[in-house]
Amino acid sequence: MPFDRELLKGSIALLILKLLSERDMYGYEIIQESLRRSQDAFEFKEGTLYPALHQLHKRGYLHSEWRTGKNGKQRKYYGLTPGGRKAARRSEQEWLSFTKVVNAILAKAKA
Amino acid sequence: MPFDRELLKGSIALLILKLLSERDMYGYEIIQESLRRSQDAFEFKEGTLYPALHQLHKRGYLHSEWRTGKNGKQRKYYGLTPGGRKAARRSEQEWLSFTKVVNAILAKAKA
DNA sequence: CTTGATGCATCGTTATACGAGGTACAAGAT
DNA sequence: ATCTTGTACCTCGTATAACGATGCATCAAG
Repeated sequence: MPFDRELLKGSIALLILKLLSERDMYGYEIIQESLRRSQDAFEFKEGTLYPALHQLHKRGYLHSEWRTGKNGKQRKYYGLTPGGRKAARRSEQEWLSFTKVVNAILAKAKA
Repeated sequence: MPFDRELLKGSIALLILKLLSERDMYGYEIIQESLRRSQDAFEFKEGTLYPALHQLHKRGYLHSEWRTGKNGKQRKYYGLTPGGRKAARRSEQEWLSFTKVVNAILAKAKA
């Protein structure tokens, strides 16, 4: 049972940035990692992830590099630029205050 | 400083449903209440709220009724139908698991 | 030798947030 | 008297975005 589509919006960039703040990753790996860490609850769709990566790259938040795996496989690794690191912090902060505000409204709505 | 537009998506319906689960309200009142409870951090835009209300109404989650205020002013009050009540619970549950998953991914990304 | 997983990518559809614009009335200020 | 401000409703167009579908290539396993 996937989440309401709409809830995902805005969190995509946040998750990409935060995952890459841990280590460089390639696209497919990001999808797998999200699945693993969320126990299959959160699946990035390829049609969502790749355009998002390109957009973040274009904004200067990511650098990319083709690396060749042991089996000669080409993988495009992404990592954070200094600007990307800042964006990651900003994005997390925004997420935190946003959820705080929503929860504040929800809490009082229970009365 | 408004939130990232995208973060709001999906939370609109949730907030409307939960606010109305407390008491009947009219559109403008929902905007004011959200501002008040979030200390002006969360402002529903009219161009967002009214279409959203109409949509929830069309889905059968809300009933609406014109009521006349003391000064002869017409206000359109919205309230939850039984289906709306269910939707409110569903929506809150979804929000909770969604934030849980995102926070889980974020937490491990700090390592 | 064919299926499934890995790994990249793009395009068209669909949904939606919201700025801008519009109507109307009341109260208070100039 | 007029003008602004706040209340209160609404709609339309634009921009953005998620993602299903689709495509291509390689490799391992059945």
